[in-house]
This record gives sequence, C-alpha cells and structure tokens, in this order.
Amino acid sequence: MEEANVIKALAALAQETRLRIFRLLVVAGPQGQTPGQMSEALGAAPTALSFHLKELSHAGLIAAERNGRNLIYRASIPLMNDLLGFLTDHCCEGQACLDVTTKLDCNTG
Amino acid sequence: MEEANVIKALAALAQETRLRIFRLLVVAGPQGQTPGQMSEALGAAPTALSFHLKELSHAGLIAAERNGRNLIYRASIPLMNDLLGFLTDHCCEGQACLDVTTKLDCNTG
DNA sequence: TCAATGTTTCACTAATTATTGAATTATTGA
DNA sequence: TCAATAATTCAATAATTAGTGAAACATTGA
Repeated sequence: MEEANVIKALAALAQETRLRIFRLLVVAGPQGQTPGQMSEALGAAPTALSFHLKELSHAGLIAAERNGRNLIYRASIPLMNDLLGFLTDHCCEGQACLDVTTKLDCNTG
Repeated sequence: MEEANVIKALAALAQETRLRIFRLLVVAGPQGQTPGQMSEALGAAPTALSFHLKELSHAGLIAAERNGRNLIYRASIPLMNDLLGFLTDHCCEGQACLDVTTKLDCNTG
C-alpha cells in the first residue's frame, strides 16, 4: 500500500462522523447500509453524510452499489487490512517482538 | 478506547511527516530515536519535527524520555493495539467472519 | 559560569477541511 | 410523463492545520 493512500485512509477515518460511518459499516458487514439508514442512525444531515461518504469512498475504505433508488454502502475490508499492515509491519526491525499479521477475513468481496 | 482518542490518534497519523515519524519509531523499537536522528532521517526541519512530535505525543502514540541533552522517543505499542482494536471490533456483527485480534507484543513498556 | 548543542515555543501566513441550505440528478410507481 | 423518494453537487462561510523563522529553554563539558 502506498504511503499517500495510507494517509488518505487515516485522514478519512480521523473525523467523528466518518469514523462512526465506517464503524457502522464494519459492524453491518456484507449487508451494508444505505445513506438514509446511516443518516437516521447517526443523526447526520444528508448533505453532510454524502460529503463524508465521498471522502471515505475516495480513500477506498467503503464502496457503494446501487439497488433501486437506494445505494448500499459497504466497508472495504481488504483496504482495512492493508492499512493495519502498513502501520505495524517491520515492528522493532523484526527483532524481539512478534510481527503479528493483522487480518480480517470477512466481507472480502 | 474512547472515540475522541481514536480520532486524535488517527488524525495524528494522517500526515506525511508524522506517519513517517511513527513508522520510524515502530521499526526502531525499544531503542527509540532522538529528534536529531529523526530530523536527519526524514529531512524535516527541527521546528516542524518538534511540532509533529508534540501532536503524536498528545495523541498518546509516542512517548519521550530524556537522556542527557537528548530526548528518546518511542512508539507506544499498547495504544496502537487499542487503536487497531477499535477499528476492527464487532466486525460483521460477529457473524460469518473472523473477528481477529490485532495485537503487537513488542515494546510494551 | 559560559559557550555549544539539542530541542521546544511563539507568532504569523497559507492551505485545507467541515458545515449548511439550496439546487440538481437518478430512480420508481401511478 | 408526473409526483415522490433517495442521494448528490454546488457555493459560501467558519474553523482547523501545516510550515516557517526567530527566540527561548535545558543540558553538558570546559
């Protein structure tokens, strides 16, 4: 994973509404959530929500699929894994500590 | 871990110089690095470096210890673990996926 | 105590980001 | 095609953040 993309992803997550959106989608799993559902769940204005969804999408952390008049957003677990890996790889120069693989195996589509 | 602290930590990491500082310290492990070493390694001005070290410290991601005229900075692995946990916990409502514990066991002091 | 070294704080400017309401686009069902 | 619903884009303002150079603070060794 490229440093620039890591920064984009971290910046996307470093905001209250977006962090809550992302957590909501991580918990929701493959079934995802629509902006309407998220707007209600989080008490966020549709405009603001849309703005933040775009940020998260651009960062690759979530993706949308249309279903009728609804969009279904889902967390992108592979990118999440890459992100965690970037932060933890090569810890302690590989010495004197466990370089544990941080991996989630859900919702990989 | 509190949401506000998670956001602080993510925001701290979401900046090029700070991400590089943090990675440098994660790789360095228990022996840490001084601002002087980091300034040279990263090609960052001392003033800017100091500003970013403060941000990372306030977020709890790194900590300093004085050694003569040098300060030795080290990554705080426990906070890192908490952060990764916050992002990944309760994935997919605990169903149909592995809720893997993301944990680093190095430099825990 | 004084000069040198390592690091931080301060004050300022430039740039980026969040929020809001109004307008717009896409889809569905009558 | 028209009205209704779902979501996004646009434009403007307010707030936050990064980078810079000068000054200040802390520690060491002579």
